[in-house]
Amino acid sequence: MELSAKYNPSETEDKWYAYWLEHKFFHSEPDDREPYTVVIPPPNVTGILHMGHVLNNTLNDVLVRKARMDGKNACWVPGTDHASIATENKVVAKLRAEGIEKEDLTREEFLKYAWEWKEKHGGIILSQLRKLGASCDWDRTRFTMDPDLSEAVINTFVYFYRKGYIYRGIRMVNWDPVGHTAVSDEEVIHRDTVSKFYHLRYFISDGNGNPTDRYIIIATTRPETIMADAAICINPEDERYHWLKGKKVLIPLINKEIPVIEDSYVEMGFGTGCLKVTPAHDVNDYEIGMRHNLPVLDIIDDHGRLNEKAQILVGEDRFDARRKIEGMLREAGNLEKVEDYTSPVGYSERTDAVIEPRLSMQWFLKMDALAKEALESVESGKVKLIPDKYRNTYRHWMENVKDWCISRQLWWGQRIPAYYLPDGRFVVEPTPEEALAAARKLDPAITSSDLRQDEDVLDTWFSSWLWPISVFDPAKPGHPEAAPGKDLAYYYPTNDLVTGPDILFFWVARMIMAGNEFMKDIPFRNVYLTGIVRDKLGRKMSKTLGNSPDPLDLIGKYGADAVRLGMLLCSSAGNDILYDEAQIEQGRNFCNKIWNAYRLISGWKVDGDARVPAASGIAVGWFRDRMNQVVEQVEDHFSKFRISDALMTIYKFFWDEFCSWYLEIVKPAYNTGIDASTYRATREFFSSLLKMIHPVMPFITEELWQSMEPRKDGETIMLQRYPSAGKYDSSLISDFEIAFETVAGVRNIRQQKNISPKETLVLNVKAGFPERVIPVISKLANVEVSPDGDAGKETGVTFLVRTFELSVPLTGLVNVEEEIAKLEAAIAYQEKFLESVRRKLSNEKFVNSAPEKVVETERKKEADSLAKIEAARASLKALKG
RNA sequence: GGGAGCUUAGCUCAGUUGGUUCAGAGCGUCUGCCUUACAAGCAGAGGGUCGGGGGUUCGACUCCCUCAGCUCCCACCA
Repeated sequence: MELSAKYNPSETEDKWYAYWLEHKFFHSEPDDREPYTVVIPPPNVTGILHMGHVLNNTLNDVLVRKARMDGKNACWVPGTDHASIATENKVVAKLRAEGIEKEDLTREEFLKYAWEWKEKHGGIILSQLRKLGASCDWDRTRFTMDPDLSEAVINTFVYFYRKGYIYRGIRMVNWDPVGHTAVSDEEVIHRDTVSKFYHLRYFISDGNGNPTDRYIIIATTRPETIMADAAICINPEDERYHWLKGKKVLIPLINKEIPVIEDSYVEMGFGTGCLKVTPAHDVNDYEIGMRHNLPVLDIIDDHGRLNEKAQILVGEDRFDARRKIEGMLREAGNLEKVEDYTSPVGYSERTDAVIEPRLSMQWFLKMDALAKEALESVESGKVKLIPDKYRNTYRHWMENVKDWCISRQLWWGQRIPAYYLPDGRFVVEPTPEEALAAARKLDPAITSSDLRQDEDVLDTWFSSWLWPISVFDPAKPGHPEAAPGKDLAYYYPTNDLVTGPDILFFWVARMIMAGNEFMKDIPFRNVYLTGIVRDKLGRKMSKTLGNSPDPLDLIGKYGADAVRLGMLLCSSAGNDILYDEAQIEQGRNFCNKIWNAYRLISGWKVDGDARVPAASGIAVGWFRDRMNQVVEQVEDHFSKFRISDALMTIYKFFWDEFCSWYLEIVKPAYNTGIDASTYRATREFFSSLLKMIHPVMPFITEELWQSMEPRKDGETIMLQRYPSAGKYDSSLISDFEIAFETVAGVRNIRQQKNISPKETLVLNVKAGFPERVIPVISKLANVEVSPDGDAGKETGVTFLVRTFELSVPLTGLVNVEEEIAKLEAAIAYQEKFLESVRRKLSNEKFVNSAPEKVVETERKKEADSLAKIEAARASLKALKG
């Protein structure tokens, strides 16, 4: 079979993915094996794959494939999230481009468009995940707005309502004027923003609504809201303003009279010490207003425009209004000065619009009890966060959590199951029928047409927090008392969750709450928090910067395995990933390395008569031992979620030890056959290595595993058992390290003296040198080893491996002066080292207080050092003749 | 404003209860090689006062204090 010199991923990837699907290798059903369960963090249904997804899903896939090869019943449930605000925005924008305004549509018409959009774009990201090799159980694909999952959401709402955790009320909420909806506190991003600080003159009223000559100065960043001012507030302790007490002032431009009130909230040192109180448009002002019974005047509408209550600038956007009112105030003589000012401003996470604090009627879920329990789940270690530094963050949030605003003024999502009677009373029931029955208990005359369902939908996270439960049994949420379905009973709790720290509170914490509430159990045992993928300059990936590569382009260019390896190489948990295409090149190069190792092995012809060369015989033993040791290390890394360490361990083992050492030792001479025993062992090693690599690089390993020998249809490396660690002989491994250092020493001499590798040299070793590795050294370094030989030593180049002194006789090529200088330097170094070791050993406190083992190693250091000095002196003596 | 974390080789990062010759890895760099699997490769080599200062200890990259720089999270100072 002729193989190209380079691996071509495009020829294999689709083929094997189709094969895996065809044989349903990803599909899981409950059985008597131990389950290993993962639910995907559902990407937005309309989203497309970005590098963050690649990282996250690669990690997930590695864990799932590893568990599957460990013999567990691995189940990875995929799906998508309806992402109400993001999706609705996209649909609105698309309709607008077609000349259709959302306002002109009925709810039903709009939802029809939205579903059409979802059907058209909904599958894209999931098909992209297939290209990456994700071994999801596609038969279990779920969408958070599947009918039964939506039912689960409604049942959950009803459950918490009946429990008394859900309430409705007018509260100051974060209003997104672009999305036209309230958003939760968690969806508000605070960013320092440059704005202006306007110092305004409010004239004192004469009591009849006319201005006097006196005025006070109020500093504000939001002059467009002055029309909604309800009072001016000073600190009662502030002597500068005692004269103001009981006075009234006039709002500029509209001359409305408002009182001066006192509240200790006002900081005397900030601004001018005078605060304008605008209860409708500022959270703090609202609270002050409540304390002082101030009227609330809302002058900004859903779109962020001034309404008629503002009297002036009606219909203007709040930012236009701000600009215009500045001129008006100046003209009217009310503007003292304007300063540049930087302050934190809240932005909508989804639309990036500046959040408008706004009073509105919303639904809330009480969080204190849920949060307390969810905190306990993490504090007790039942749920482990990796890395665990996030425990602090988690605790802080859970201890300061506020009630969750769960209603959204959108149409795309689960509609709140509250039904209003004409008199304003309402009932909360899972279905319209039950609502009607309940309503009739309040008023027997009610008919179904009298009932009006709440217009709002629920926050998307109110559905995704049920995800680990609802994907297995949608009937369970809202019914903690019900027996879990078969799948739920088997797969829950899930094992690991891989996600970004940005949704630790949005999603992770709330899943823990839902799990505790409905399952009386945590939803997952380990949460692996990835970093954010940035470019190599440390900048976030963004469309505008153009630094965000399309993962599918990369897969096309380098292959999915290369992309996967490249992403994992630099991904320790919790650290941001600085993405560099060079890492993916490294992945591609590794693919080629594996490919070419296979090319070598597959080209070997077995010679049935050939004896096992001494070097091969010992090398097979060594490699088997090393494999056991490496598997042990890899398992340790996996158990600690040190995925990139596990990967690097395997990478080096394959490249350095298998290819550079082992294969070079057992490789038969040109045009000769290999003995059967070594051949068999080598193929076995290669097969084991493929299995070790498979979770990270599924495609190439399947391709080669299948090529190694004829396989039956339905066989796959995916379901082979991961190599397990056996016993190993550390002394053999150690002897090989000595051998390799010796080989490197000889090669170094060749390089320095410009001696061809083809020229056989003599290597003198002394008694005590591990004899069993001498054949290996002979072959790799092309030397004739002379045990205990002194021949030609006086003209040799010496070097040291551990405590063994070695020399290569090189008549005529040795610079005696140089060798002497080298040896003298080595002696000087060792003497200094010896001195420091002896200083330690002669220190009574050290000998007394350090553990025996540490003292022991110091003694060994002393002995080793002495031996080295002795050896070097002997050489020196020989050289000097 | 509050909290958390980071600073180790040119770059990205390990360093797991303070103690093995422990100062590491990958990539990059330099040198020599198209050697019969692989130049996307092979062989060899160089490279760091572990951010600065102080302290605890027989012993500090590791623990404590302090200074400097960076990052993230939370937060209503108009």
